[in-house]
Amino acid sequence: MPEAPAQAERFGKARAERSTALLEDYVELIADLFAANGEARAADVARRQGVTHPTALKNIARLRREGLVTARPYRGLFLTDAGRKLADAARARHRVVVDLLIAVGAPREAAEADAEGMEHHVSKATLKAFERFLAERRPADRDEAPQRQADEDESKTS
Amino acid sequence: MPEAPAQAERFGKARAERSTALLEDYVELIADLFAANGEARAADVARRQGVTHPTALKNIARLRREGLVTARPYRGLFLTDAGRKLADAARARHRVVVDLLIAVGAPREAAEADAEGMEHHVSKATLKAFERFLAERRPADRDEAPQRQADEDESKTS
DNA sequence: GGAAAAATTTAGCCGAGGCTACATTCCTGT
DNA sequence: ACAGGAATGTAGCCTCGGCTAAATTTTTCC
Ligand SMILES: [Mn+2]
Ligand SMILES: [Mn+2]
Ligand SMILES: [Mn+2]
Ligand SMILES: [Mn+2]
Repeated sequence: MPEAPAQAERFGKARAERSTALLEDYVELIADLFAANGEARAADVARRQGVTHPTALKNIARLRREGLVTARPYRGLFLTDAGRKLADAARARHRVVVDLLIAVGAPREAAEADAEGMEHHVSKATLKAFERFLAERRPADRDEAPQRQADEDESKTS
Repeated sequence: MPEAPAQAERFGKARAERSTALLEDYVELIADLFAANGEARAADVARRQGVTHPTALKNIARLRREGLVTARPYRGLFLTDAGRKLADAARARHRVVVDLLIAVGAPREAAEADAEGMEHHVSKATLKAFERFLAERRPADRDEAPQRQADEDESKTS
């Protein structure tokens, strides 16, 4: 067992990350919707999050309080500079995490699903390690070329 | 962007895992305390979680409601069969996640810290992939830092 | 044996993040 | 042009997981 203070610090870090996970997912999603549709509507956020629209609105109200999003009544959502910055960082980290999971052999769909939760707990140091690992394994490769194979059918994906 | 229903499912999975993360960490911790001290006290759980003792008590009440823990008033905590089973699985998965992070190059302390949050989002399929990856790399990887952790240490923590 | 200390439990308070029900405002199709 | 439907907003409820303060029980130690 780790020393008690070190362990408490780790648990505290995980708790803090849990509280920012929603912010990160929302700004990332809003940025994606904006890029894809030219606008980001609360109803779209709710549908893609899989929550009711009052829940999405309440969470968006929190994003506004934290200065990540602006919105005028009955209009779409807009990211502030801080929101865009956070969205870009979240999106880049998200992609690295997915790529790493696939690189070590996770099935693609499991990688996509697990990354959605894992990403929020990846520190800068670990993210750097992931990038280095990917750079070594896949030198300047871009498209899909699944050579390393672990492909098996598992309907049980949780 | 992924299809809306698929994305909603991933977010929903992450939300569900967030709600079981606390259960897993608590039973794992209680099992470790029991193994190390011969008993698990609520005060120890609180200190190692880095929360106040009423908070720990309230969460332990939830563990009891969910049939993972039993406790007699003013006495220590005991895992039920279900609790022990969950603790064993959580501990095993935790170790695999830490080992994998280190294997891909994360600094040891970052790996230990990040794993505390990440572990709860690792699906069975991904865990299997981690184990395969480690099994392939373990025999060859022998250059630094003797990592083979013996089972338990008894570092008198009270 | 009894007082002091420590551990445990109870009783609130709070914010985050879910939900339903209902009200309001836009927008679209006829 | 306007009626109906979709989107948006408000109100109120819930659980979870933090906290402090205070009461109770157990343990320790003189
Ligand atoms: Mn993401
Ligand atoms: Mn996410
Ligand atoms: Mn753990
Ligand atoms: Mn954990």
